[in-house]
Amino acid sequence: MELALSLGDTPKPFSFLEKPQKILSKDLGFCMTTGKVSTDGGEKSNKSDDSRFSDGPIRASSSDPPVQLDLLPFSPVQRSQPSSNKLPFPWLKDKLGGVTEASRKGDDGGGDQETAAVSSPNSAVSSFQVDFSMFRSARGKRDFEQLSANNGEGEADRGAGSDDEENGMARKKLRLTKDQSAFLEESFKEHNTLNPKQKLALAKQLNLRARQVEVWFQNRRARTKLKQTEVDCEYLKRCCETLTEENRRLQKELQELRALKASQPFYMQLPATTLTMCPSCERVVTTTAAAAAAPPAASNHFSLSPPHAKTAP
DNA sequence: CGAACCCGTTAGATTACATCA
DNA sequence: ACTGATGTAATCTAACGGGTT
Repeated sequence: MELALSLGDTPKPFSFLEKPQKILSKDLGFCMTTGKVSTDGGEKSNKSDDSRFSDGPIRASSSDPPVQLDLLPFSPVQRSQPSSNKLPFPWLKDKLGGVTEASRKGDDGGGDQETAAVSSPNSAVSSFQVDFSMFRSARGKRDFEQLSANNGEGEADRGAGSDDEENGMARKKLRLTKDQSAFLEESFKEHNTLNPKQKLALAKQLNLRARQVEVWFQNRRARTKLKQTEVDCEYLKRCCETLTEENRRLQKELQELRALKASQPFYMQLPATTLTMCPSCERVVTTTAAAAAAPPAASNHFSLSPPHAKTAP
């Protein structure tokens, strides 16, 4: 597909944003450069897709490094430990109790402690142990009553493998605990898709249903994609502004040259000059007409002859 | 055909802020 | 002026259904 940039005009929407690409990289950081997006419609998971922006009409210069964005939040594990100590395969660990306790101490500061205690019980495994400190505020009490009401069936819902659905009740939304989310994040960092085995192991370890894990990963991928789209859009906007500015500058330069030609009619009677530009190295070489008459050495060279020079496609 | 995934949507939970007693 | 309770809009995100691969 092509990158639609309209200089000096209202930029058209970028079609690749309408059909976003799979965003994947091994370490799940985000990498972006501008350029042609692969038209390869295949959206197979875990496909390394770094080439999708390469070699397009707009090439980032060497001084213009790819925009990299790491949107993955630091997990409590990472915050408290060097990166080398991060969990390699979370689902292979026995339990995360120790990690969660440590993270809770380091985290959860601030005025929302009661709320946090409600939404983040003591461990991912014993999901709904209730922190009674919430009774310190009336609102906390209200929250607790609501939680208790939810918990009646919530415990059953949350339990791994207990699939008894809501008995016709409206669906309930169960917030994952911070620990569960952190654990899932860690897993997502390792693989942003799960095979059935991993899904089941993760679900079992977090005391969730496999479907919940599956949905979490789907939603997580969607969030990643959305963020990346925003970053792409922002970067292309800047690109467009830069090119518009350059276009303006070149137009001005052209006007000046035309004015010069008009004021000095003999100026252009020098031997015709050919500008030759190599698309690969983007080097412009000025040659006289005689030299230009000889065919260029490389077949992919093209010529720009003033005053009708056009910009390269 | 079934499984896995994506996408758009819904709705519950949470947060931020304003208002009032 | 300050504080806590309450209401409301905005935001986040778990969950769902349908379509696609």
